[in-house]
Parts: sequence; C-alpha cells; structure tokens
Amino acid sequence: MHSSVPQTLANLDLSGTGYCASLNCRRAARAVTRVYDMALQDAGIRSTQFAILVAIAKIQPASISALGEVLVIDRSTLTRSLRLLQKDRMISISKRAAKRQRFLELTPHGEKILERSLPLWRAAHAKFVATVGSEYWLKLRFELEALTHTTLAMS
Amino acid sequence: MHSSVPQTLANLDLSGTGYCASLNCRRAARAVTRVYDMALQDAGIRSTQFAILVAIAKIQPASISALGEVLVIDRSTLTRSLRLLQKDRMISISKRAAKRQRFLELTPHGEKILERSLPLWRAAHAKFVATVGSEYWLKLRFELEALTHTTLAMS
DNA sequence: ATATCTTGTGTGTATATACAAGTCAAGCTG
DNA sequence: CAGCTTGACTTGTATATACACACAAGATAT
Repeated sequence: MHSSVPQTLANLDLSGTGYCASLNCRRAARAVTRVYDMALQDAGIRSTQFAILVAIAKIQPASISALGEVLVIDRSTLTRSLRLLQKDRMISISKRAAKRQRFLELTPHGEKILERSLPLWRAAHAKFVATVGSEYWLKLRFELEALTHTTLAMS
Repeated sequence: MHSSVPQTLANLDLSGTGYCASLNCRRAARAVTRVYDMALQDAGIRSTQFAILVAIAKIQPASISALGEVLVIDRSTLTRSLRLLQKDRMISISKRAAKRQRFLELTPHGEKILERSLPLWRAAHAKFVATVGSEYWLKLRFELEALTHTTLAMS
C-alpha cells in the first residue's frame, strides 16, 4: 500500500460530540416549540410570547429584570420582545420609575389574548402529556428545571 | 361586602402553565447554550455553528435536508445559517446536483476551526458533566433525544 | 410528449436571541 | 457638592429560527 492517506477528517476526533448539552437542549426545544406554536397559531401568538404574557400575569407589576430572571432571557432580548407585545397593545410598559425600573402589566387586550390562548395551550399540553406520558414529563420537567438552575450557576 | 371585584386576572386560570414543555425546554436551552457559547468564544463560533460543523463532518457530503433532519432545524433556517458558514469559508456548498440537491463539505479552513473548537468544547462539556453529574446527564440526554423524536411525530 | 406532480431549495417576512457598549439617573464618597 | 460608582435599561450589531410561498428540475401519468 501507498502512504496516501485521505486527509479529510482523519485528524478530527468527533467522539462524544453527540452528547453536547447545547445541541440536545436546543434540538428538543425546536421540536417541542413546533407543537405548541402550531396550537397557539389561532391566538396569534407564539410559545415565547405566551410564556412572557403568562409570566407577567403571574408577577405583575413586573420589572424587566425580574421577568428576565424568571424566564432566563437576556434583558436586551426582552427589551425587543416586550416592544412587540406593546405595539400589539398586549402589555403596558410604564415610564421609568424608582431606580429607573419600568413596570410591565397586561392590558385588557392582553388579558383577552391570554384568555383566548389558554384553552389552546391546555389542549396542546394535554396532547403532549398524553403522548410522552404524564409521569414521564413530570420527572423530565423537574430535571430540566434543575438543569437550568445548575447551569446558570456555571455562567 | 360590595360586589366590586378587582377585574384584573380574576378570570384567568394560569394553573399548570409552569409545566409548558416549550417554556421548560427553551429556558434550559438558553441557560445551557450560554455555557457552551462562552467556551467556544475563542474559536469564533457559537454552539449552533459548532453543531452544524460537527454534523457536516460526520455525514459529509451532506445534503441540506439531511442535515436539517439530523439537527431538527428547518431547511429555510439552514439556508441562511449555511450561507454564513460559507461566507466565512468554513464550508463549501456545491452547485445543484441530481434532484437539485446541494452538498455540504467542510473546507480545510472549516476543519481547522473545528479542530480548534473541539478542545474548547471538550473542556466545557467536561465541566458541564462534572457539574450536573455524569450518570445524570447520560440519562437526561437520552430522555431529551426520546422527547425530540416523540414530539416530532406529533407535528 | 405535454400536463401535472413531487422534491429540494431559496425568498419574503417576522420573531427570538444575546454580547458589548452606551445612557442616564440615583446613591455614595470625600 | 463635584466626582465616582452602580443599577436598570437601551442600542448596535449579529446570529438563530421558522412559516408561507415561490421555483425549477426530474418523475409520472395520460
């Protein structure tokens, strides 16, 4: 035999890369989001917006930073996402208050959208749970929450 | 008592919304991605690009659709992401071949970037596994993969 | 062979995401 | 009270994401 070695990739050790947490989490998120987004389509909002509206409803009046901590979304991301929700009159963003904070609240229109979304979300979620198994998801969700917090402490 | 009820949210039943799979997966993905992205910073690429390069390396020559199926990324998304990698000369995108397919391959430069990224990824991943637990992640990763496929079948 | 169907990609449009750097007011410090 | 620091958000820039729709080449049907 000759010494001609096919140079491509011969030197790259890709072993273990399939275990990348970023890959696995993002991929799962993409797959799962499709399901919920599809269900929310008739309400005119997506999973992320639904999550934001719900979070605001739960803790309003909410500061942007507080919301970001709950959802683990960068504040600069929220600034933009919130503007969209404001433009569509689903939330109100207060003037700068003490400590330059702004406070977020659902508008009546936002409540209506959320009220209309909830049954759609519930139906999708019920179907999801029925498909993957209720016990299964209960555990997995707990693990994801733990993973989120553990990982946050790393950065 | 008077009949004056505080109208806000009185009618919204938000129970169970914390179990939303989309929220939980996306939130975890955001948290985890931060860790890996930080580690890859010196290589000049992010988690997603790393994942794409690795996937191409593993199955090249890869068609765009095949790559999309492996990574669960919409083809229209890939069109754009791949263009960026091509612009930075990390991959080559073939002319349209049979069935209008295009084929993707790492360029020598792409291999170099990947080669440089792998140790960074490995270090980050090792730290991640050490933090969350090796057994733990082995199981959780398996669950995420199962979740991904089960969920895909729903949409 | 021509009309139609299918397949693999690309485009238009819109949202999601985040790092780095900027703003600006309030509080601290000397 | 002038200057420094800090806190909460905003902006600049860039990537990530996907649905609906467009399109062209090969396959299929009549």
